[in-house]
Amino acid sequence: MILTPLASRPHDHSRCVSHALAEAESICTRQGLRLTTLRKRVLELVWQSHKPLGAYDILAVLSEEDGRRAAPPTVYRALDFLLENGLVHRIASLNAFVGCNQPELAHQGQFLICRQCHAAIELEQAVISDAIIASAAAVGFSVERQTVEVVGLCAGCGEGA
Amino acid sequence: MILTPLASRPHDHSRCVSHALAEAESICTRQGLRLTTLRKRVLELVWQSHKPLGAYDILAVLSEEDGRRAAPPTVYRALDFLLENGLVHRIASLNAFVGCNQPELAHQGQFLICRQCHAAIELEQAVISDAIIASAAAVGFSVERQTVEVVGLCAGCGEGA
DNA sequence: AAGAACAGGTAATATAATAACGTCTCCTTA
DNA sequence: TAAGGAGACGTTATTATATTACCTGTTCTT
Repeated sequence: MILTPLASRPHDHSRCVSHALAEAESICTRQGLRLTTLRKRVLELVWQSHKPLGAYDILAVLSEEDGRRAAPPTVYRALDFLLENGLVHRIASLNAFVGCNQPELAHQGQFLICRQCHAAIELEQAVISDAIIASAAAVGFSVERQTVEVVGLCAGCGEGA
Repeated sequence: MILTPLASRPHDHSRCVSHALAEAESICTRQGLRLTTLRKRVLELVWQSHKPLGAYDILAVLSEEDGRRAAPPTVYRALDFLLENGLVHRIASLNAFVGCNQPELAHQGQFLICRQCHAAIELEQAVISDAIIASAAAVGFSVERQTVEVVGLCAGCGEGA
């Protein structure tokens, strides 16, 4: 069975967003974290598509809607908070940020990034992280943080080819 | 059997460098590529340790030894050439560059990066890339380029802990 | 109500990478 | 061997990404 990931097929995306925001609220409440208006807004913007979004893109939106221009630290601080608490991931190879699908689970980021539609599909495959941990252990290396970023063509974009 | 990788233990590093340079010469000659003085020097600098080196670090060295200050495009063009021809890798999560151990083989970069000594140990584990390709295929995604960057403690640095 | 901790505004700066254009060298090929 | 073209690199300016430092205001605690 092939299960096309949500990110790479049409869907009611407003559901994604509201679900993500609700979950974030719940997590923050449970852990005594402050999901402020700004942080929530940044999270919402990051979630507005499944495409990774740059910090300066977020900045531009905030600036426009606020009238006054927001400054970089405003956005980076909000992103830092969201990153620390597992609500978003940073895609190093794109200098961009994307919402986390499963903020409950502590996990590493594994991403399939479509070079055509730019969607980032998050995976959570133990077979990958286990292979990494085992290969590292074989040379005496202890793993703390994994970054797996794969570029290619998603199911939707690959069809034409 | 645990085989500590070269990068994480003491060794005659000048051998690494001269071997890498000789191999680069050979590859370029064979493929009709021009390994110019500048490109060779940049490759040498990247190889001067097993730690990833930033473009601006390279720039600083070139500037100092030339007297005149080199400009960014000089370094980035050399790095682009070396990247295209598989002689160095770029570590996205560090914005830095490191010499490639096996420039012969077309391959993806898999790196173990020690957060203490900053060495980057290159892996070439089919079990990892196969797991990635299989997981991607399961959701209809075709892989073109993989980035695996793992942060942790290398054998040498982990001993104390 | 006082003090501490946290959130965020603001200006300046640091770091990484690219664009655009000119010049020189080397390699063809007639 | 001279003309032409491609490639390599210098140079200036600019863009993109991220952080530092300092200050103000809010919220939490007691």
